Amino acid sequence: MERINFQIIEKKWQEYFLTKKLYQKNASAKKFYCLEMFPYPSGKIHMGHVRNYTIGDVIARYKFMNGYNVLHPMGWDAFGLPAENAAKENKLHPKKWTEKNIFEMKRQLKLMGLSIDWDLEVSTCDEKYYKHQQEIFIDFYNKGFVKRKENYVNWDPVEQTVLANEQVINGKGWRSGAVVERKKLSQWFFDITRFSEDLLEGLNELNGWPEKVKTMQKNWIGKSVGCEIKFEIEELKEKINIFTTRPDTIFGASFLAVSADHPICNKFLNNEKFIKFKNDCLKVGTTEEALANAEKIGFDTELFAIHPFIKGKKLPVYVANFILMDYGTGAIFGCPAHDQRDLDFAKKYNLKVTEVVSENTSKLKNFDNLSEAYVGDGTLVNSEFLNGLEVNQAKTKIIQEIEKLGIGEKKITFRLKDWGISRQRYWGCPIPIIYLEDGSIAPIEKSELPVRLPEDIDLSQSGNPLANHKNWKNTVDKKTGKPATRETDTLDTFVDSSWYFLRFCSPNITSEPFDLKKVNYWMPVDQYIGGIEHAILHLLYSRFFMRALKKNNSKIKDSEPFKGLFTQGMVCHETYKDQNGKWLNPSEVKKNSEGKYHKISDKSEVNVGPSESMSKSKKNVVDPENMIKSYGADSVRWFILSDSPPEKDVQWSDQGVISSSKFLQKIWDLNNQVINLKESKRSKEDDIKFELQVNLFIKKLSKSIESFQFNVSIALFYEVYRVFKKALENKLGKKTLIQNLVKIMKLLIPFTPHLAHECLSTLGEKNFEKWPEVNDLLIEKDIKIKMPIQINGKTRGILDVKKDLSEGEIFKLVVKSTKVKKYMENKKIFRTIFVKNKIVNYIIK
RNA sequence: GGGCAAGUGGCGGAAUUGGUAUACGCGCUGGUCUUAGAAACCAGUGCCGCAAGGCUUAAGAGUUCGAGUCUCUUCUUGCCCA
Repeated sequence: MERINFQIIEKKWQEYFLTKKLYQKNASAKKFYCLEMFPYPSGKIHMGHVRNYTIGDVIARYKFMNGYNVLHPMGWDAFGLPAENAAKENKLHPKKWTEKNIFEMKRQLKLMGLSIDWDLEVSTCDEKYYKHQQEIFIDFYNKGFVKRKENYVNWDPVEQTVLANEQVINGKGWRSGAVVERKKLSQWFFDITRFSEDLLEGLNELNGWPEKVKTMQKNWIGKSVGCEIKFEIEELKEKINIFTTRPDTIFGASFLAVSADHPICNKFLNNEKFIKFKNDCLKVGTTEEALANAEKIGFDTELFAIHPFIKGKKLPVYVANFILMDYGTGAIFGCPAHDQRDLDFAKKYNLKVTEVVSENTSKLKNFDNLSEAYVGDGTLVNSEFLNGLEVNQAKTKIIQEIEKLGIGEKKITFRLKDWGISRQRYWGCPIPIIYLEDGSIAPIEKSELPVRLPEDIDLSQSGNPLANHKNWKNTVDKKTGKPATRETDTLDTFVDSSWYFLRFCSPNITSEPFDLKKVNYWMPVDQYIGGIEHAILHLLYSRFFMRALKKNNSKIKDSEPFKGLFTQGMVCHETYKDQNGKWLNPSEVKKNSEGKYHKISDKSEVNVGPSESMSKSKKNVVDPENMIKSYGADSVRWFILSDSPPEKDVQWSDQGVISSSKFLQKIWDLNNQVINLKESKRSKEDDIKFELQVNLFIKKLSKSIESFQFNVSIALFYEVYRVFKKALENKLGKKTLIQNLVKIMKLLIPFTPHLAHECLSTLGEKNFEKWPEVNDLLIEKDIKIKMPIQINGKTRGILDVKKDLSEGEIFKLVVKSTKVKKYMENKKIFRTIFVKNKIVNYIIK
């Protein structure tokens, strides 16, 4: 058998894919926007990319062959901190480093044979891109969607920079290892909270999204219905306005707690104890988790609040470290029996704990000996007019009372916070803002854009590189001609990825961020594909952007950017450690004949760990390019789709790729066998049966692609291969074989485009663009089916019968069947369940 | 602690959505070819049993003529939030 030379055919067809504008056909066709999350140019593609882009390519090619205009672009999420870190380590400018990586990764992606239109390539670090991002920023600024406010951030005192929450590991900076502090900085924010309700509502229409992701977003937005209550403070004129989601527990209140940033604290700014307390608060991180786990501490203001419903009851007012100013009103009432943080706090300061919601009213609890708060449902007790009500009834009732008394009102709050977009970094999009001498702030004139990053930059110092630059920030206000200072923060890279899908619709337009007509044609993205790790932030930010852009320009059609979303699983591999506990790369390890693993270099034993997501730190990575070199891109694509459903994690296995490449070789052999066949004549009936099987295959395959079951698609190809082998054995007519093999090869295009195109061209087929049609007539004409025969619900035999037989006709066959009839001898049938063409079940006694 | 998934051979996983459980692949066993290995090809492979047959979808109950699929309870694992 001739070995397939995949290197030659892959090169040949990759050139064809690049030169032929495959993916945009004609104006009248329906559109399909297929988008995979664009990569960060880290240097080399990894198996996660291979999986992501293979899935996307299957969809794009499938849709194209089904007559759609397909937009299938690729670009680079090219700003970000790794470039600065690399610059420090290698003395290579971030721009040079990024460009080098893009060049390299683009070369690697091309090896995969993807149907990407590279003319649409976009890179977020390109000033042709970020210029327009600055325009959008200014539009948002003018619309009031951009705010400047003071906010606590995770501050790394060694790196002198702000850290994102995910860069804080166990309260320490991920690079420096220094204990992270809370620091108040003046920062730029996008007013995403203005859209909270809308972002939540919008989820209901996203039928093409996984439920899981929608739930995560819903929880993240965190709508809660509660109420505000104004507490009078003894001997003070001012009132403290608290927010609570549990107004029903008001009779269990034993203290008030406010944030250290609450206005009432201004009284204590000269109090040394308070100053010390406030500093202690800063040592806790900003995440909810950090706040929940931190020891609850308080500062006693020695003020007392008057309980609005219990006459003569006074509640001490504390400043507490677990209350945040930017949630609710920055003040709460503490009901220790029914909130864990409040209980921890009450225990520490010996405050009274009264149960007001009971699971079992006949057996009340004594919280003196309990350390766990009860947060579940129940019946109100110790609560005067609320007694006997369930939690939800009590909430409604107490809110009515509060509103009647005029001391507060029902209030809806959201957990979602405004999106802080300032980063004290160099390698990002400059924020187009200037500070004037008189202290005012102004956006830069659009005609002055882009605000470019300076090329000469010193990244070795700590702190904000742009602020450290000797003269970059000095500028002149074009309006007044007076000196001004540039904003030296750059934008969060999530901003870059919040509109790139719009830029792809018209990547070369210079006058505007995007061509409205093109955007209204291509958007929304019909199928977006990427990792689940972006389920919340990236997707939520993009949804916000779309809404904000629409508010700015009502001619934009959509407010949801991604109609369909698919989140693929990770690529995993076993982990290996040598005798010294050092991680080993799979290429350093070999399995011996007894199934044990050893290190290739010195034959020492290797400890095999569990299979985990491929990561550089554990060295359990397999280089896609090596795999493509050894087995071919088609084999790698085939394997990555074959082994697991795409939404689940897949286990990388070298054996799996080998067997994939063996199967593709068999397809090539089959192709050659059919071509070299001498004409032979067979009965028409055999041909029809064969064609029927091929048609069923086409139908099933299309369905498996539509439902993202690519592992099933692959299984179907193995089955249809056998159908062809059988047909060859049975010496089916050459014409029939070729006609049907052409169909199979077309179906193979989305999966293994190189091999499929090569086979098609050897079969003399020139049309690579049309998905084969299913001959439903043939399927319907199919006369024979398998009918399971059950006795008392147990399958006792399967009869090959004609289609559409009646109950009576089936029964005649059953009595003749030796296998089944023995179960019915001397028995009486008192019921028959008959489902036409499906099953028959005889109930006998 | 809360929310959401999921649990099917030695392994990855199928199952027309309530109708033949274990498709397809890996692995394993035997055979053909070969000096040998590799490759290729053929056959077998859920469990018990010589067989007839019986049992089997985490465990237990329920609905149904019929349950991997629906309902309830329990256990386990994963993810997200805390």
